Amino acid sequence: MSRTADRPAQGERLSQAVWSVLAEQGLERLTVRAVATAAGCTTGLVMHRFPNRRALLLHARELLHATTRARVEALEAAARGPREALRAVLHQGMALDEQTRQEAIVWMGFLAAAVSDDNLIEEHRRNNRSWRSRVERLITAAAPDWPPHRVATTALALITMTEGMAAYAAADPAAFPAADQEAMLDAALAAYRL
Amino acid sequence: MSRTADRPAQGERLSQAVWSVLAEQGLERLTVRAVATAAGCTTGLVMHRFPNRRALLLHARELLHATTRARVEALEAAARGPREALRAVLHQGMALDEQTRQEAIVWMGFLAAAVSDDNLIEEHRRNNRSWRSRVERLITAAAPDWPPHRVATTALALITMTEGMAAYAAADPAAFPAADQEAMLDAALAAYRL
DNA sequence: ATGTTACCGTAACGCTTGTTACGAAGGGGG
DNA sequence: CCCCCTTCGTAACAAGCGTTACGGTAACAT
Repeated sequence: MSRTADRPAQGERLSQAVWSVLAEQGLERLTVRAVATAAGCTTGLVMHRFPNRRALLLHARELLHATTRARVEALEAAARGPREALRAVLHQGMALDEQTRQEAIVWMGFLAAAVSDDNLIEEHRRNNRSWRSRVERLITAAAPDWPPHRVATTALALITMTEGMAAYAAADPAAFPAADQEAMLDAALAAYRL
Repeated sequence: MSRTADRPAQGERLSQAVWSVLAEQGLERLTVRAVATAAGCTTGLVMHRFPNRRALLLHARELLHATTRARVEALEAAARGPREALRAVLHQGMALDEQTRQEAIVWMGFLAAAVSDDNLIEEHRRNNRSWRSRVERLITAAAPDWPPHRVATTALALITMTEGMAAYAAADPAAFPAADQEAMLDAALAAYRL
């Protein structure tokens, strides 16, 4: 075939590079050259793998979703009960360490980029809706006797809270230590009786 | 003096233009020329008023904070009690109509831009901390007998929830109608006993 | 061994960017 | 009435951008 001939791995490495640049340098410096440098190659490879810059971003966005999804499903499978699963899944959505903090920054970067990119905003909405229904399903499992509107409202409250928490902590980690974030989550779960 | 000689009004108009471009075209298209076009002038005026692009963004960011602050204080003054004030202040932080939706988009745009701009991130943190202490003060007024850690935890939960809600609704307004957002806020206040 | 084909680095293209220099316009002080 | 000084549009600059074209090179089939 070719010199390396590992198509999916290369694509993943490039998306990882997108992720890295977005986390460390922000959306404004997310250029094809910066991605190539972060991936240890040249723009030739990047443009060979993807038709244009936007396709590269879209693929990186999809990879981020796939990664998050895999982690969430592993947490859900490892949990010993529906409430523990719910807590674990919400827990990983906050910015508790450097890893999740960078993820939150990248997530916001993609969201900001989506304002002027129809494909990105579509992907964003799809992911958000699937995330929402996942949490609703987990809440239903944890509180089977709740009416649907209570499930929906509570799910929305928990989702937005953890997402907002991630945004706040990503931008100012010193002001929002992990312990405070966890205390907030536990207080919320208790308040909603979950 | 000069042709128009209305310095502060011009500066505000330019910041309004920054706001407009950021809301309609996103961070990636937020160029000096786009701002000048939106303000109905040329890049000459922009660069005459501000030493460089980043100073322009920073000023626009400060203006956004001042505007929000004024609105929040008006709501707080008009409220008939501490709980009503708390609800009104949290309420305006969500993306309920086109106006607040655009504000949320702009807010996220500035946040994404702050990743690679020390002045912006500093301004962001300052605003967030002041916002946080404001909500803590309102909660203390609404529930004077609460211990400080409960006030802090609850304030954090409410702040992050409304902020996250604004982000979600800004990116997908059809999926998050205003009524759902308000129901979520009221459910949260009830759950936290506020 | 050789031809073919896919891979990918090199280098350039045209365009847009932030920024700078300069000149015209026009109101205030003498 | 003239001068000066601030204001701001015009035009240019170098740098950086996304994208394209091309050539060398490595791996496979024959």
